[in-house]
Amino acid sequence: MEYLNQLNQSQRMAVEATEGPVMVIAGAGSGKTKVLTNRIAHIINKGVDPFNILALTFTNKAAKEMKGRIEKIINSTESRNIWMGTFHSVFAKILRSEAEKIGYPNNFTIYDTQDAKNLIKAILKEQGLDDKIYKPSLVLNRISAAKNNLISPLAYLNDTTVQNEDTQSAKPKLGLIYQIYCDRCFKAGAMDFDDLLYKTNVLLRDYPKVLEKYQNQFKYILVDEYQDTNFSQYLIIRKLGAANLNICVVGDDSQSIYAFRGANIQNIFNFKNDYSNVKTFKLEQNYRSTQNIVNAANSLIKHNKEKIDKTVFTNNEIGNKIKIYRAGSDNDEGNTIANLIFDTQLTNQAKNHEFAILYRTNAQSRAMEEALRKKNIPYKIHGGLSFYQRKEVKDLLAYFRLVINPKDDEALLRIINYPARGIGDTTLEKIVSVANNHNLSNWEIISNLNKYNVGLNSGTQSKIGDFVLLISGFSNLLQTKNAYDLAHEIAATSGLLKDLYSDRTPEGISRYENIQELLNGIKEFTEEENELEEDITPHGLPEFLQNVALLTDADNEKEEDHNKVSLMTIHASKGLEFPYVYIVGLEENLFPSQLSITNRKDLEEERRLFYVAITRAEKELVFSFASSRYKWGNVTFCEPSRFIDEVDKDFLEFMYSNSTEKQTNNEFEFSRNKYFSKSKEINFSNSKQIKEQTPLQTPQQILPKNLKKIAPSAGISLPMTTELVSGMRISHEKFGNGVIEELEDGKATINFDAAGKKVLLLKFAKLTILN
DNA sequence: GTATTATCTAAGTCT
DNA sequence: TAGATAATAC
Repeated sequence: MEYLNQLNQSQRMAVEATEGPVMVIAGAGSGKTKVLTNRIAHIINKGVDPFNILALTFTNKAAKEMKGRIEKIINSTESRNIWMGTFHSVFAKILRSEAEKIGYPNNFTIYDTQDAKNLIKAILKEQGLDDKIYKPSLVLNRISAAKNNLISPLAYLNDTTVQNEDTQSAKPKLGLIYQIYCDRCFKAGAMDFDDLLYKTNVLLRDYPKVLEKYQNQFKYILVDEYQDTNFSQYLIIRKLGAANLNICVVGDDSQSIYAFRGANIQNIFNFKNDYSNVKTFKLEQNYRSTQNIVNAANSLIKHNKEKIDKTVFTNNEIGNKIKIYRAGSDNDEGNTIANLIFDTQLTNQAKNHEFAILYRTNAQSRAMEEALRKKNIPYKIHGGLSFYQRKEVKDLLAYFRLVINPKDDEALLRIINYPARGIGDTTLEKIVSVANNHNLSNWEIISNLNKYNVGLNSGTQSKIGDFVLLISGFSNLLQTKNAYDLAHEIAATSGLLKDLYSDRTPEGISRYENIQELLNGIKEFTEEENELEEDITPHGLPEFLQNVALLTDADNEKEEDHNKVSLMTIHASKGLEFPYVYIVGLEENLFPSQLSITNRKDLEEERRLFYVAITRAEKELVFSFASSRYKWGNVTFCEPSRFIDEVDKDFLEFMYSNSTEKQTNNEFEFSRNKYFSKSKEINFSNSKQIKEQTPLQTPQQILPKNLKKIAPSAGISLPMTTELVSGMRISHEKFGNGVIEELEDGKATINFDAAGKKVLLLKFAKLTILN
C-alpha cells in the first residue's frame, strides 16, 4: 500500500473510498489520472478480480497508458484484464457478442461519418428532397442528437415538439429520413457511432438476463471525463451500476467541451441527485502549471455562470506571464510562432516534443505547418484528416468490409466499380432500387441476379457475376488465411494495387505508399499474435477491421513521432500537457467561433474550451492572433478575441503596443504594412542565420503535396534514409539488430539476427545505425 | 460507360 | 483552397 503515501489528502480519500457512488471533481492538472489508476489498483489489491472492473476513458490511448500504470502499481500483468476503453470500443465489443439478440450479425460493420452521409444523400435522392435544404451534415446531426437522447424513429415521428421544430425549420421530412436511415443501416448489418451506444441501451433494456449478466460482471465502474457524457452513455452507466452502485465518476465541469455531440454537462451537476449517499471529493491543487497560468485560467472561467464551486490553486513557482503576440496575417502568425519555438528551444534547451500549438479549427494548421517546415522544425498533426480516412485507404478497407459483411451497402457501392469494371451509375441505380423494393441489401440482389428482375443486359450481368465471384472468393479465404495474407491477396487480386501503381504522379505514388503502409500495419497486427503467448484472440482480418473502425488518431501515434512539435485542435488536446503551449488564432468569430456567440450556453462552452487550452501549459504560455486571415479564399480582417480581455491583465504581457489597440484596429485596412513591420520588431536572434543554413529544397518540400498535409511525419524523418547503405548494421526497436541487405524505392530489406528477413518502409521504420 | 475538364460551394469541435 | 459535382468529349 506504499502507493497511498504518494497521494495528497483529497486524492487519497478519493482512492480509498472504493464502495458506493463517488464523484471526484478534478481541477485541471490535479492528478486525476493518478487518482483513477491508484483507485483501480487499490480495488484490485483489495481482492477484486480485474475482470470485474469497467473503466471508461476518453481515448483508447488513455486506457492503454492507464493499464500500464496500474500494472506498475500492482506489479502484475493482471491489469490487462480490466475492461478498459472508450464507451464506443467497450460497448462495440459487448455488442459483437450479443448482436444476434437485437437482430444484427456479430460481424456488423461500423459506419463512419462519411458512410452515414453517403447513405443520407442516397435517401434524399430517392425521396426527391433537396440536399440544399436537407444538408446531409445537418440531417446527420439531427439523427445523432435523437439517438444520443434515445429517441427512436417512431418516437421521433410521434413527438409533437420535435415535429413542430422540424416544421418550423422547414424540414418536415427529417423524421422520415431518420426512419429510412435506420432501416437501411439495419439491413446492411451496420451501426454508426451513435448506434454503438443506442443499441447497447436497447440490448440492456430488452434483455434483462443480459443486463443482469453485465451487472454482475462489472462490480466496479469508473467513468473518466464524466462531464462529457451524453444521455445515452449516462443511462448505460446507470443501468450497469444499479446492482452494485460502485460507480465512480471523475470529471471537471469547467472542461466540458463536447455539448455539440450530445454531452450533457447536467450529468455531472445531477450526479448527487441521481444516487443517494454520494461521496464527493474535490481535487483542487494543480501540480501541472505555474501560478500565473493557473490564476489566468481561474480569472477566465470566472466569467461562466454555470459551474461547480471550486478553487484551483498551485504551489508551483510563479512563472512567466502569458505573452501575447499580434501578427499581420495568418501566415505571419505561423512565422511568429515558429520563430518563438526556435528561440525557446535554444535558450531553454527544450526538445520539440515539449511544444504544442493549439487552435480552434483544423483549417488553421496549414499556416503553422508551412512556417515550421520553413524552419525545419519537425512536427506532427494530431487529428485532422486521419490516415484511415484517405480515399485509397478507405477503398481497400471497403473491400475488407464487404468480404467480412457482404450486406455492407456503403462498402459495396464504394468499390463495385473501383477499379473500373464497367458497372456504371445506371446499373447501380437499378440494383439499389430493386434492393430497396425487396428490403434487401444490394449484395443479396447481385448475388442472386437470376432471382430478381433487375433488367440488365447479359454483358452487365456477367460483369456483376465476376464481381460477386471475386468477393465471395475472398470470403472463402477468411477462415484459412491470416489477416496480412488475405489483405494482400485482396489488394492485388481486386486490381486496386495495380490501379494505384499505374499512376506515377507524386500524388499517385504517395497513394500507393499509403496502401503499402496499411498492409504493413496489418502485417504487424498479424505478427503480434506470435509475440504474446497468452494472447489467444485470433488476429484475422475481421479483428483488424474491428480495431480500425474505432481508432482515434491519438491511438495511432507512431514511434518516430516522439520528438516533434504537436499541432492539434484544442478538443484533441484534452487530457494532455506540454511545457510550452501556443494558443493561436485568438480572434473574434474564430475563437469564440462565430456560431457560438449568439447564446450564452454556447459561449460558455467556448470559454471552457479556452480554459482547457490554457490549462494544458506547464511552464510557458503564449497567445497569438492575426489582424487578417484567409477565409473562404479571401482575406478577412479580424479583431482580437474577447477572451483575451477576460483574462486578468496581471497575468498577461502584451508583446506589441497595446495602448493604441483600439485605434489601430480601425486603422488596419489602411496601414497593413505597419503591422507586418511591427511583428518583425520582435527580435529573433537566430532566425536569419537559420534561413541561410536551410537548403532551398529540403527533402520534405519535394514530397507530394497531399502527403505533406496528411502525413507530415513522413517527410520530416527522411534525411536519415540518405545515410543508410546496404551492408550497414542497424538496430530496430522491435526486431532488434540486423544488416541491411538491399535498399530500394524507399524500402529496405533487412536481415535481423533474431527476427529474420523483413522488408521495411524507411519512411516509417525507426532505425538506429550501429557502429 | 469512362476519362477529363470546368464549375461550384463549402470550412466547427469528434467517436 | 480543395473536394465534390456537373458538363463535356471520347
